[in-house]
Amino acid sequence: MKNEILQNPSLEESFDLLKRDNPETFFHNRQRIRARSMIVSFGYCQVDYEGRASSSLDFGDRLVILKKDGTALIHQNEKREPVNWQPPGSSHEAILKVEGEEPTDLILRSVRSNPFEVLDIAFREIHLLSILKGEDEAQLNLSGSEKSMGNRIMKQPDLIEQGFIPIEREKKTPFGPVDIFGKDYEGNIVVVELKRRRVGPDAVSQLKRYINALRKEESETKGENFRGILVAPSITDSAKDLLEEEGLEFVSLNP
Amino acid sequence: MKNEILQNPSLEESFDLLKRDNPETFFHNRQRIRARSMIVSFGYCQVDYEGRASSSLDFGDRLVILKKDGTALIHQNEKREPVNWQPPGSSHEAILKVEGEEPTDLILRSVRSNPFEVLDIAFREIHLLSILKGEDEAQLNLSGSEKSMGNRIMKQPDLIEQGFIPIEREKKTPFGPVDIFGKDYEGNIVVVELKRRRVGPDAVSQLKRYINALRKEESETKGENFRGILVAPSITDSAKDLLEEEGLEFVSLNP
DNA sequence: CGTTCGATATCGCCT
DNA sequence: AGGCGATGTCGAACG
Repeated sequence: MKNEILQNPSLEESFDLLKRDNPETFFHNRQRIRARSMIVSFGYCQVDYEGRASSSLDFGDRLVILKKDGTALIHQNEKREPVNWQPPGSSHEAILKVEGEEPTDLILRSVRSNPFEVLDIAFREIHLLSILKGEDEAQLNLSGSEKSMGNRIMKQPDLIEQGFIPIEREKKTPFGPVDIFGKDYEGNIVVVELKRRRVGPDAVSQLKRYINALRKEESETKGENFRGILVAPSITDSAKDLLEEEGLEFVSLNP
Repeated sequence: MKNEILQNPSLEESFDLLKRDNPETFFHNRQRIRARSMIVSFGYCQVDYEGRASSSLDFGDRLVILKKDGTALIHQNEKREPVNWQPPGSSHEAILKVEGEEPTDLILRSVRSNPFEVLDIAFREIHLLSILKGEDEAQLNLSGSEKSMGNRIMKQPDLIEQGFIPIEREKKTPFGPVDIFGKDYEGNIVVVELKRRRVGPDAVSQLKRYINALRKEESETKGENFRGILVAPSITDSAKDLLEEEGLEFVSLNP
């Protein structure tokens, strides 16, 4: 249960550490990797991905992370997103390429089975290799999402308008659940779509789809009137135009 | 230009390393951080985020990455996504909290100015602290995206249908650019929307919005006929229903 | 499994 | 800076 940290190890030393940390060896130069917690490496490498799309990344120094759930991440020194990755459930192995007597590359290979995709990270030099074995049972506690907007409206329906009566949360339609389904003070059916941030035309289309689906479902029995209300902090101009064209309404509400 | 790597440093040693690596000190116990390439740390910490939403994460061992562009990432031992983060452009500092004589916490604070959001990472123990200074000029070369589908169709228009004539790529509408705008063998106007993966109802709505916008723009001058074609590897059932209702068409094409 | 949609989405392009 | 759409989007909830 001790972390292993190597500074500027040779490719062979790196391979041996990965080998020592895991009993299942494929061949003398191929080693399955199962991280206990995380394996973190920083080194000079080249990256190739082949799958639904394909990509290549020329040599450079970057950070590679292998997680215990099979996630693989490659981070350059900018941006929030990994330049290449493999999602959870992938399997990892290390391959030591030898030319004559000398190891030339240490390849970390990550394979995803469905869809079949392969990620190859070929190291020429390794500046840092660490096998980290910490404990982490904690789970994130998040508030301020769309769900909490809905909770607030259910508790205080006149945030939408005076006399609004919510009936059903997440009411099912063929195109997905309506956020809040209710009636206004006159008895008209009201479909509410919530967004936690400024909305564009896509949200208007989404609301329209729900209304059309419900209208088709219910209007055959009774001749009800339908209103659609988009609830968000703000709305773009083009979305406002579309909204008015479609006879829908907007209510401003912060998350 | 040498990497600095500490294994199981004290909070004070960690703070001193960060201090040594950067000349601008705010106070004796507050230190601005500007990573040359990346700062990578693994330790026992608690995380709080307050901004558009807010979150808290109880103590556990996790990986923290600070990048030179101001990105901050916190990774647990599962999933592709960071549990907390700050996007590029944020500013980082280290704060050593002292109770009596003893340091109790090393806080890495990341602040984003617009919108104003603060991320606090409070370390109790540090298992690994590394200041990494590699070089990476390489850029990702990706193929197989939506753009390449468009290129293929422009070169070989009958992938859409016999006699299709593309006229304009990315033609502007008030709701965004139409992927391919053209005519069929009868002279009807054709609006093509490309998707590199299986499409749902949102793509149908998107295509319909474009057609409506173009129809409004052009039909006043001439009485043209409009066709909308969704091009993707496949389509979901509900999207197919919606598509037929709207009088639109589907062509299957792999990316 | 597939479908659908939210996200502290991020990112890039264009106006 | 804001609008808009793509992403190898990811992730969760539900059928």
